[in-house]
Amino acid sequence: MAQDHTDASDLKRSELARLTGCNLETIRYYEGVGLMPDPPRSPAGHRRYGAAHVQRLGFIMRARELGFTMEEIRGLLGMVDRGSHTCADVERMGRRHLEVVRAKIRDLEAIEATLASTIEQCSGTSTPDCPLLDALAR
Amino acid sequence: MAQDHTDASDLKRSELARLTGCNLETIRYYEGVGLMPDPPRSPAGHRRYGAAHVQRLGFIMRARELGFTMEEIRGLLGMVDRGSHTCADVERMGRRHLEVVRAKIRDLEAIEATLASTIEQCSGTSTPDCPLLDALAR
DNA sequence: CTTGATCCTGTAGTTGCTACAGACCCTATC
DNA sequence: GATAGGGTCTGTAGCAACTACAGGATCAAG
Repeated sequence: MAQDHTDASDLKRSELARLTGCNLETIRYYEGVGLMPDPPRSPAGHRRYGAAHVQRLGFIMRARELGFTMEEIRGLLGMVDRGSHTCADVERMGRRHLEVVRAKIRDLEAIEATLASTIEQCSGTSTPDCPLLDALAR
Repeated sequence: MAQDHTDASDLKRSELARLTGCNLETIRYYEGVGLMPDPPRSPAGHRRYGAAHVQRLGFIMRARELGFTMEEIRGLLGMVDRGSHTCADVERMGRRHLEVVRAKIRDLEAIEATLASTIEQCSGTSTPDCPLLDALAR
């Protein structure tokens, strides 16, 4: 039975992109920075991807969606690739990243509070006097 | 009475930087992108800043602290410079930006929830099996 | 007058992509 | 077999918002 394109073998770059939802150029970029391996090539030099690439790209994309930096993802993938990881290792990285996320939320919430309470005092009229501008000009 | 450096007149770039807490190079950068005006120069070509520059740089820095983009700040400063702003205009920009901030908070909170609940399931032991890794590899 | 600090300019690096130009290649149709 | 249109290849430039450096000029103190 001949394989078709639903089982993710022998994909072109555009097909990998469509299958994963990743931008076409981003795939090449991940290759360049070493997150994705150099794929095998067709005789003419065109990239050919298989199921392992789909899986790895999915991993990267989900990690990015969770806000992990490329450096962190490089670390995670490196551990997995070397088979040297433990749950404790991964958890440690996860917790460190979680703290970064929480710090960002705190920063944004402080901004939100300041902004909201300042805007609250705006008259919304055509006067040039503006509490928000005053706060910025202080 | 001779003026001294506490009243923010005739400042060198490094003094403006120290006074405002802004990075030295960033001042030049703001000048280059047109947020700060080209300051007068000493005979030898060294920048000389006055109170107006301190005020304007402070404005920019506070706006950046509130997460306004350079484009938004350019807009705010442009309105103020032209004297063409109204409180309603500024409020509209503020509310638009507030929505962006709130959207970022929502995104980060979604990430935080996923991350926290996944990490919660980690054993923290030296097994290679890891719920976080499983979630990423799916 | 010399020394060291500061200033000047232009440019390159950062993160994480995205988009283009110009050359090549693949497939279908006539 | 020629050709038209797509897709693919490479290298490179651009985005935001800085930050940092190199190599030279200038200033301020001793």
